[in-house]
Order: sequence, then C-alpha cells, then structure tokens
Amino acid sequence: MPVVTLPDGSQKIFDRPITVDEVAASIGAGLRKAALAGRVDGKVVDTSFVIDRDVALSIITDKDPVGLEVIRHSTAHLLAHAVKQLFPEAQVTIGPVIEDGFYYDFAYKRPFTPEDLVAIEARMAELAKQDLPVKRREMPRDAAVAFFKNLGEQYKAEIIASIPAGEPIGLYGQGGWVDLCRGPHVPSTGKLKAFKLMKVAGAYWRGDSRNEMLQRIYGTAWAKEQDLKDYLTRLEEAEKRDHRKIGRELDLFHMQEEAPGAVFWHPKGWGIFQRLIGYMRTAQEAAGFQEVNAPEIMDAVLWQQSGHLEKFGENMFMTQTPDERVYAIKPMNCPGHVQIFKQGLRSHHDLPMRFAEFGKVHRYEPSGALHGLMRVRAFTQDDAHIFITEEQITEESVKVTRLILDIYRDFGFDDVRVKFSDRPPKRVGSDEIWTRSEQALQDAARAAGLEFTLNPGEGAFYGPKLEFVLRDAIGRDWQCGTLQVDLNLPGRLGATYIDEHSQRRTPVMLHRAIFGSLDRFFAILLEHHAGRLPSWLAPVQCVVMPITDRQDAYVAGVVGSP
RNA sequence: GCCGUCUUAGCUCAGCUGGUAGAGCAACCGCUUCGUAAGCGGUAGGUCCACGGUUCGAAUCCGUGAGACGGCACCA
Repeated sequence: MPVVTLPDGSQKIFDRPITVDEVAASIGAGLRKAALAGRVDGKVVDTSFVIDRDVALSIITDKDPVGLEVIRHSTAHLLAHAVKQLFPEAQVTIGPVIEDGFYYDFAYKRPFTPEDLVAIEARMAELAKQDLPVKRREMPRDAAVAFFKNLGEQYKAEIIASIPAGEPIGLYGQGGWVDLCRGPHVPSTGKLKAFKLMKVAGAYWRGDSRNEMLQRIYGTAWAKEQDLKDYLTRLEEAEKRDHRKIGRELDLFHMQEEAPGAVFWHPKGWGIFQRLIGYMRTAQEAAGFQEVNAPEIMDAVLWQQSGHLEKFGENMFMTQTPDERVYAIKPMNCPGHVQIFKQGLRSHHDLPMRFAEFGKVHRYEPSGALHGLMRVRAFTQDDAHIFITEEQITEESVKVTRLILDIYRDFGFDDVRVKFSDRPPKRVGSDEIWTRSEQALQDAARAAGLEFTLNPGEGAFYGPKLEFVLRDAIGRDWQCGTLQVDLNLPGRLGATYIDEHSQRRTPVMLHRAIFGSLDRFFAILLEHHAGRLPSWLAPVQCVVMPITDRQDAYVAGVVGSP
C-alpha cells in the first residue's frame, strides 16, 4: 500500500506497487505526457521506476533543470544509437551531459567527417520520430561484461569491469540497441525534439594522454526548438565578441607565425595595456605593495632550487650563452622576489613585506594550448609576493581578498566566485606543512566572509590556492585572480627573517595575482564589453566629424578647443 | 604534444576533375554634400604559408615542415 507524497503535500494511496508513469497518469494525462523522469525521495529515476513503499515523489518535466539534463543524456544515447546503425564497427564508450549539451566518444577506424555528422543527425531525427520506447533492465556485473564483450564493445566491457562486483548494472535499450548506463532516461525517443550536432574532435580514452584517441562528437539539446535557436544565437553573439577579431578590427594588436604565442601590441592596444597597469599600480600602492623588478633571465640553478625546473622544465624557455652557463627565461616571478627579500637581514618588524611586479614571463606552452591572448607563451603578470609570519596569514589574506574583490568591482565584475584548491598529487613539501597551509588559507577565506567551492587536487605544487572566477556580460566564467599560501618555496630558496627571540625563521609567502595575466585580462575585458571599452580605458573616446565640407572650419575649431 | 580542419588581395571568401588567379568590402582617385549602418564611377592591389616531389605544365596531386582554428591533454 504505497503512499506517495507529492510536492504540494498532497498524498495518493495505491493498493499495489506502481510506476512513476502511472502516478503521473493518475494526476493528469497532460502531466503523464510531459513526464521525463521522477524524483523519488530526492533520487532521480526513470518513469518506469516501480514505487513499492511510501515515498515523496515529484514528476520531472522539461521545465525542471534536471529534466533538461535527462533530455541531453538521452540525446547522447540517441547519437550513439544512430552511430551504431550507420557505422556498426564503431565502438561506444561514454556519453555524458555537459554545459548546454552532451558528447559521446567513439572508437572508430577513421575520424568522423562533417558529412558523417549530417548523416548521423538525420538518422537521430528519424529515430526520435519513431518514438521508440526506452527500456531499462538490470544485469549482474559479470554477465554484463560478457554481454558487451560478446557485442564487441571492448570499452564498455572495460568500464563495467571497473564497477564493484556486487552492483547490478543498468542497461538501457531502445529499438534493438542496448547501452550500459546508470540513467535515468526519457521514456521514449519521441521526447527528444530539439538537438543539433556541433562538432567532432579527438579526445583521449579515459582523459589520459597516454591512451589512444577516440572520436568525440559534441551536440547540444534543448527542451524546445526555440531554446535551441536562442542557444545558437548566443554562440553567434559570443563569436562577434571574439577578442582576436576585435583586436584586429580596432587595430590593438596582432600575432604572427614567427612569434607563436607572443603579441605585437599596436599603439592603441598598448595604450589600454598601460592604463590597466597604471590603474593597478595606484590600487596596490594604496594597499601597501612596493613595486620591484627582477631579471627576466637567471641561472637555471634558481629554478632547480624552487622546484619549477623539475615540474615545469619541459615548459620553460632555456638559453645557453657564450659563457656556457644555462639560463632560464623566467616563467614566474616568485624566485626573483625571494632574492630581493634575501638581501640584508629582515626582521619580523619588516613584515609583511609586499613586493609587486608587472613581470613579463615566458612559458613554453604546448602548441595546441595557444589561443589568442587567452593562452600565450609570453605575457605580463600583476604578480606579488607577500612575506609574512605564519601568524599573519589570516589577517593578510583577508586584506588581499578585499583588494581583489574591490578591483574587480571597479571593472564592473560584481559576480565573482571563489574556488579553493588543495594539494595536488605532484607537489613539494611534507603533508604536515600542507595540512597547515590548507587550514590557514581556508580559515582566511572564511574570515574574509568568502563562500567557496572545493577544487580537490588542483593546488599549485608548492601550496593551496584560492581562485577568483569572474562572470562576464554573457555569462561566461573566467578564472583570473589567485591567492596562494606557500610554506615551501621560501625555505627552498633560503629566505629567512629574525623573529622576536632573535631566531632565524623562514617566512611564509603569499602569492597573489589579480588580473592574473594582463594580456588575458585585456582579452576578457574586450569580450565582456564587446570592444566598447569604458571611456577611461578606450584608446579613442570621441571623434569629431563634419557632415559636409561646409562644416570643416567649425569642426577644426571644435577639435582645437580644450 | 595528440586528433581533425584550414592557410588564395588589408578583411571575408570563390577558384569543378592540374592549363601560370577572381568577387564583395576596405584602400586610392574623381563625382556627389545627401539627416541617422554600405551614394555613383574608376584605379591599384596577390612570392596562392614554406620547402621538396610528380608532371610538358601545380593555387589545385603527393611528401615534409610551419602557423592558425576546434577539441583533448596540459596550465607554476
């Protein structure tokens, strides 16, 4: 006798186990038709899910964000179904939901072509039109492994084999095609109405660059045709804001193949760049930072000590000079700032010492990573390193986070998210030190009143970090600023200060960047404003133009007046 | 770095199966002086990414390399 409690608090009593679909039908034919899935005691399930006990149930339709996810997930299945029909030799792997859509990875003897996509999308439309019922069943794990091996689906078998033996495996079938999936899915393919395949690309099996490359097909799916259209319009709008296009049109900068990943700044672009620096210089001086400048080329030894060479050696520009010494072109500013700190004796009275630099750094980024100004091999950072005692971490971090948020506000970025990244797998320093630095940074974030999400394993190799993510005018997120607590590098590079007991101690170093990469921040601003920068930044604030040549003399007067 | 696509005038792009290059916009020169995003006419502009190969002949076919673009991996 299941009692089903609906979201409005009303209850329905049934005299036998029933499905979500049947409950929806009992409420109304319209709801039954709109039902994509159900939420039973908080868990999302298929409409075929059998309710055999008292539960809280809500029917999920395409008005529900989860409903949209179900649609996208099922559309990924529809894609795989169509691919298997057209290319039976292709093997299926995984097909998750992503922002605005989905993808599905296939192993196939050759890459899919844009023409293939057209054919696949047409087949998907046919399968949707047939309104095939989507049916779930379960199978013991080992039976499922055998089942997929028998189908020749090696990748699926491998995925299932990595699931614990006790768990039953969910299989979804539609029109003679079966896929492993935890679901849930729409009740029938006819629910899938608004989708489009977007692009093909390579992607590594299990996301590991040592593995073979699969063919990934990206698609987008929506509840309604109009939503799909709106989405495509949004993409067009984003394309119009592309900083690479605007940069050329407004004559701000260019790049050319002799200097891959490096920027040639034109007068107007460099003027904007300098105003950004000028702004930051004023703001950080007011906050107690002192500007410094360290060499761009230093002996590789320093980078060995810091640990950068070991971790990032492959991504550093090295140079051998006639004196046979190996120098590195700096990829970071921290070791340089530590050298400045190390000159002379520092007392605890001197701390905090805040060194800031508009440091130009070079990183040999993988060729495939380069992207306009967003990812380059030579760029300027608004980088600062603050030397403090361990007791000062919280107070100083709070100050820095305030500064960061204030500055973003000045640029019109009010919507800022914060992420906390803790120890990565490849790191320097003891676990004990990591525990202390993670704790200190989290305490500081809380003291600053920040809400943050966890980003496990994404910290820098020397310390945990807070990452500041801006949301732009069209809703895209950009990670810019960062604040890192570092209990490792000062020691590795031999920095010390004298404490109140006349003892030598190792300072703590905070790393902070607000714009991050000036070049990248420049690009973000261009895209955020679609090229129409606020007048304090704009290289051209106004133009005086005559309508006919009869006004020439007058206009010359206007231009000449103050 | 990996997969795929691409590279032709300042920009955006045509150029079918090989017969030594075209358009629109921009520029320049005239004309027009017209009230809210493309007035009219004309002129000029190209090592067809680079290097090798096939061929009587290569922008076109093949190979190598570079760069760009879209993803993946990476991102101190």
